[in-house]
Amino acid sequence: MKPPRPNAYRDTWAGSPRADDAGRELRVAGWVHRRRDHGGLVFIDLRDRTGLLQLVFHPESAPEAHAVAGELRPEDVLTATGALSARDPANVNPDMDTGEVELDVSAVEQLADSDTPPFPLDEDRDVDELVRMRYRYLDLRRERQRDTLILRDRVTQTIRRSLGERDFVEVETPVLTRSTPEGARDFLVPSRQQPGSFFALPQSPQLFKELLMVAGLERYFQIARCFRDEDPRADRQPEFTQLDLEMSFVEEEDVISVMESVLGAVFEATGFPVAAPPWPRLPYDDAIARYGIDRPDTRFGMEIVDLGGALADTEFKVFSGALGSGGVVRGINAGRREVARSELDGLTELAQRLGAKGLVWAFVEVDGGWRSPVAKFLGDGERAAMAAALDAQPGDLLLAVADQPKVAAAVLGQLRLELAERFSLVEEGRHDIHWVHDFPMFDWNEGEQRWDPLHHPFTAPEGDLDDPGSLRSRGYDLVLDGFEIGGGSIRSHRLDVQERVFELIGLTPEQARERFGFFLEALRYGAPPHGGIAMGLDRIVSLIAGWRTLREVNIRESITFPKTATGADPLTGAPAPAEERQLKDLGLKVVAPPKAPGEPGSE
RNA sequence: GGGGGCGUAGCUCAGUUGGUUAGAGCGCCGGCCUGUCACGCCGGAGGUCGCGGGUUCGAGUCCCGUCGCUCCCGCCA
Repeated sequence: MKPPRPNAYRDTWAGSPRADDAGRELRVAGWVHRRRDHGGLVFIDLRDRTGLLQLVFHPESAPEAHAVAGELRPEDVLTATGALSARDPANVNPDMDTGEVELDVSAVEQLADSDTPPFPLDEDRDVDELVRMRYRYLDLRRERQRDTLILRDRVTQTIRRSLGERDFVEVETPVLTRSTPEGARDFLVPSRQQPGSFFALPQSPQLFKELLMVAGLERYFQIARCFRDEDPRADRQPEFTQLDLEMSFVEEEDVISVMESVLGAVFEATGFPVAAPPWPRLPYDDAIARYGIDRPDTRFGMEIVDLGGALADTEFKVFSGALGSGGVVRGINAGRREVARSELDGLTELAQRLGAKGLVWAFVEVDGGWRSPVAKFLGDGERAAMAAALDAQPGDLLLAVADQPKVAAAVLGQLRLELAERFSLVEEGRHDIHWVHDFPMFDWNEGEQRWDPLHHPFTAPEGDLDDPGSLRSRGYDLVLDGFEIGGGSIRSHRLDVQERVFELIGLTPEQARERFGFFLEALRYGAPPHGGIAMGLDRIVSLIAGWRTLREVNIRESITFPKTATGADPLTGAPAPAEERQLKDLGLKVVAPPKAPGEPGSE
């Protein structure tokens, strides 16, 4: 950081003095991080955003300052003036950036007094999240939390610079708007001027950015707040931020190339160790076949293998039954693992919870025989063929599922992740990023008897519009370490195609017009071919900052003032009941009275 | 909406089979201490065991309800 403009409070950042600065007269300001009072000498570690500096108070040379120092407590605010001195070599603290120097304070002024903080700010230890959120302004004084916000700024600055260089225009779109088509529940805002009508907060700026393409803006981006009224998770908050962009007259390659440049620059600027672009691409069908999931973690092997060929003539009913009814038999080689019977039962339960009828397990023995409940139902040749397909060595644990393709993929995909977690298969510090593309356009929804879009309904389809099941979409997702960090597509810019898609997902023309009429109308006025992408900014920042476990990203850590798992903000107390007068203005009547904490029977 | 875990001092946690006065570390307060840097030493204060009810001679501990936090499913790209 550049030095601050000298004023009555400071002329130097606490974290900046070095041995070269010894002898300079300096003034610093900040918070008492820690105090070490020897009765005679007093040491105070002064903290500001840039770091820590040791202040020394001598009773003889500066008795007044020394007296003040004796009264200072953690988190008090002060300004101090003194001479910077090089520490005696024996007193150098190699763990501190400023550990070779200290400030011999000649004058100090206490600027504010602090209550004792409700949790320690001087160490990186776990504190109940409710307490941290309630005192988030104190939580953010902690180094790792503060650095996460600074990292976030670094990420957004890099994005803005990078997109600016590529002629993108940053545009704001409305927050008070209509329901958008992402499928989640909307947050509603009642209208006072039109009682009984409601704004919806946007789940994404999707339609607005497409309108900007119709408007001829060519290249748009926005770092946009989005809202979804669904139950939060570690990686889901009711409000979150997307890097949203859209381009005209482009194909998939154009959008992918821009995103690779921008994110590549972000990773470089933040020192995140992932390969430089271009990034590998994985067709959706391959992802499902090999990893059982559309956002595979490719940092470890254990790929799923189809065993249908090895079992073509099997008489084992579990396998032949599945193969004979449109199903598959697939397996993974879990490797040479010590797995107790009880653990195998646990894995079987996991498989069943995911919809499988069961899980076949087998340990390969030295003579090629199997220790497995199903060994006796399989011929020597079948076992050998399965082992060969799975590249099995003696000692390996093989797991197989016989079921419909979707179930087999889902089960083996989750088992793969479960085993990776259990046996720490991912190397520390290893990261992998890749695109997943060539998605099916629709997924048949048996319950509702309609096609559901895998992306959103504005994604352009490819193929025969009269054969929805065969349609591919022009969408693409970006996957980092098994987490989806973004997704986008080339859009439908032709009205007839868009209307046909609405029809396929079960919207009547009337419903389509009612909800998206303004958008469909815009497509009548010369909409250019266009496409774009939206990236989950909170997720990206959290992943770079390392706020994660193998299976989950905690985006709360990269959000300045996050909400709890019940969607509340413990700091401000939001949401809160409205005043009677406000409700009257809005023409609203609250039917369910708000819950009174601790009061039984109040629902 | 459903299921699991948790809730004991300001913080992090222990608390046996239901038993008499509920503990530890850190923090806080006071005293001592001139080279510490997680300073050290001595002393002290601090508890509605989330809340309500029940069982019991007796409940932090068992039961029911409820509130809150959290994770998972549903939901959600």
